[in-house]
Amino acid sequence: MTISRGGADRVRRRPTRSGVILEPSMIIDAALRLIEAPGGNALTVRRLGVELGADPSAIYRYFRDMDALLIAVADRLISETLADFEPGADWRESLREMGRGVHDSMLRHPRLAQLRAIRFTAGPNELRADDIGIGLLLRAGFAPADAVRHFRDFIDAVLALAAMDAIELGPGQEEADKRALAEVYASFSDEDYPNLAKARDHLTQITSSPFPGVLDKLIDALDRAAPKRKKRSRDH
Amino acid sequence: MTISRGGADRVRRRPTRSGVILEPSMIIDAALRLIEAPGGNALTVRRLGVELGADPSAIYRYFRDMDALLIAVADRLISETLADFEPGADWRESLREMGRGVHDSMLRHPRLAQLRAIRFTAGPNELRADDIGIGLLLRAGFAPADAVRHFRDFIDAVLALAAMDAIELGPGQEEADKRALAEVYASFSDEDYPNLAKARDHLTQITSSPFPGVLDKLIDALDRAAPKRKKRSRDH
DNA sequence: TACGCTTAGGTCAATGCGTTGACATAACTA
DNA sequence: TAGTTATGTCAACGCATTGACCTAAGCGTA
Repeated sequence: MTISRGGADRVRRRPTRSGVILEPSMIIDAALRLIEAPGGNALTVRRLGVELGADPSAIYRYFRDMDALLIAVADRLISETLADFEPGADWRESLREMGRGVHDSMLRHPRLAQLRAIRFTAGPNELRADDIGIGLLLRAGFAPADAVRHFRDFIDAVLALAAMDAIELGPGQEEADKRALAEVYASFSDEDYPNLAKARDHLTQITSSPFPGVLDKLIDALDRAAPKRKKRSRDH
Repeated sequence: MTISRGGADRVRRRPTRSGVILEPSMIIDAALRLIEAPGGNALTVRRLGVELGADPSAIYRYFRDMDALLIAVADRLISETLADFEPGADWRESLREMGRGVHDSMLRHPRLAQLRAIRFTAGPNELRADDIGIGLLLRAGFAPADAVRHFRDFIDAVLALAAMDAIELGPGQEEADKRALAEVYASFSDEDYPNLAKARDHLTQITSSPFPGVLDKLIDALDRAAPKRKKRSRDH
């Protein structure tokens, strides 16, 4: 069983019952169409079958499973993230902008967010992103090994936080959680939780996204770790 | 339909076909047993039914859905995380230890990791953890509002990273990904990716966990943001 | 052109999954 | 004792995935 080796070298072009000739790219298109359909999350293998005019199981001739299909869709989206990004003069600001771009892009496609956070797409777009990010840290003065390590830390933290922000809870679930939290925070005993008591009025902010704060902290830490810019002998 | 209001106020104790009298705590126990069963991830509603000697759908009289059941199980585990934790003299070290504890606990129960990262359990254990964490930052000299905000950032980042580390890929998936990555990193063109080229020898480290590095960065940033310890007038 | 072989790839049926609505009945209440 | 209702049970839905099958596309040969 050879799978997902692209469309070019496929030779047997057998039409489905409804006459369509399948192509990997058609399946990716259809999947993206369903993902972005109004109502959201309309992508299921069965609906994909209907959308394509083929038996649902035909999809498995092209992608090992739903995961593999989603990865193919995800690689299309990384380019979207990079499209409108140009590194600027200040590496800190550029890194921040990159982080925000990734975060936004992932919120735009929650279904793919977790996948993008943990899987390597092996596509050229992912490499491009790494090249840009590591380039920024090299420019900041980090040695290559440190630049790689720090960028890995940075981008993985951004991806993980973004994936969490992107997760969609069931209808009403989020409000229910917030209400439960507000109630608990309003009613705990000062003796049992003395530290929380001191901060009681500020606990509500706990429900807002941690992303901006974490982004600040990561860049702060990198700034602190960056080699200090001073004249070195080879700069004579 | 009233659900999951604990066991005490339940009045109709009707036995299942096999004679068992159900209790919420029994269901949680059984779920935890299945989660920790050899082979892992053995928890399904249907198996839970068998384990309990009841129809699978009976579980839905006690928990709204699988998610609600998992949250109940998760609250049990937070106490496990806190059990062997005692804040020490240095707030930075204590925070680091707390982060590591959460990370370890989540890796121990991957099935529950994502849930713990995004949902509020409304249980006393979660409150306790918040109280301890915010206490550490208050001790570091942060004003209450800042302590809350910074701890939220810290703990959410730790949870998000841990959730990512905990995700289990399909069999062979992880190796396949690493191999694909190693191949791509070994063979890209120096001209297309000049920055990656400068760091070529160091790219392999990209596959190790970002958790320790991110933990360092978060604590570094907090240390930097902490009010400097100097004599203040009220300390006379 | 014709014939037969191999096999990619479309289809079908079945598995186990979470979840739900209808139903049955035992357990409490008046 | 009759009525109410909590709670167990059953059958069904749509889901992803898979193994068996079937058939036509393409190939080699004459």
